[in-house]
Amino acid sequence: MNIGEAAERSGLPAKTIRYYEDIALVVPARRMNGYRDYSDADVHRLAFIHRARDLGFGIESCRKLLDLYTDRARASADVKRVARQHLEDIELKMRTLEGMATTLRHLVDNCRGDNRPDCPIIDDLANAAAGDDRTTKRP
Amino acid sequence: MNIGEAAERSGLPAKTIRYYEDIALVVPARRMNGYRDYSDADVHRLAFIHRARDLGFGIESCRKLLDLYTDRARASADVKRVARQHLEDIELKMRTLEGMATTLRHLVDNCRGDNRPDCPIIDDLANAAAGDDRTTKRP
DNA sequence: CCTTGACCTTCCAGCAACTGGAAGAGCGAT
DNA sequence: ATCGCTCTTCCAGTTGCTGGAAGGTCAAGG
Repeated sequence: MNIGEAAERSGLPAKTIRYYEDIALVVPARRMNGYRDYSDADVHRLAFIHRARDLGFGIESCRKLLDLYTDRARASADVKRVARQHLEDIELKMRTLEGMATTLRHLVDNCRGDNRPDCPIIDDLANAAAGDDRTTKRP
Repeated sequence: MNIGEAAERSGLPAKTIRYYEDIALVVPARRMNGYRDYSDADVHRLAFIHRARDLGFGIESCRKLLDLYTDRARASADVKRVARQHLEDIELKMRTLEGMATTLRHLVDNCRGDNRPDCPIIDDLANAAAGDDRTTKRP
């Protein structure tokens, strides 16, 4: 099938599917006229990647998972390792964001938000120059 | 002062400080020899940005905040709007990550992680092709 | 006076994962 | 033959830096 139908069936934009070919994730056959020709198996792989991306896996993890998916002799331990590592990454990101959100909520709650200039948010940012030690760290 | 000292005092890498000049965030004076010459005020602005970045503000928000910081006639409402919008963005990201984490935790907990091939994680990804409706959405 | 080494300069490339757009074929229907 | 849609390739841009190459500057030591 053409890329348009593969896009519809996998739920991915055609642009993205072409990109996945560029990086050798899913490489379809070609017709005589140069058009890409996707098999059902290709679409399956695309949908697999789509789901993995929705779960936040990076492209290289998707590649790894796709390899494991294809490998009938895989060990589930290998899959689990990839997933657990990713879960840890996500949890770290969440903690980072949580720290930012806590600080921001505090600052926003204490800002009057009227037409006067004094503002605890600006003060916080400005006083960082003084070498204050605050909470949030970047990812 | 030279960029090295500005880097030390602001806590930002020299590379980053040069980049901030490229995008016209903090533009220092120049000496006769072509070296950048940072004033205390420049360093203050750099530290301000450093803190804002740590709180997750994007570069354009930093620019806006810096403008407001400089503007003695600012309305704290303007600052608050920027901060609240950013807070909402962060909260949205957190909800997205939370959804991913919940699914992943469930899958990881149910995977034996031994040397056999059957694995609920792979199954989940593979069955996405069947048009299952699952929870997590991408950011 | 010359060299060494630490600094400074510019520019170019690359990361992740696409996304948009331009220019040009192919294809089915009218 | 022409319309309109899909397909092709390639190039550029997004975000916020980071690394590296090639070369200039400067203070100190021999």
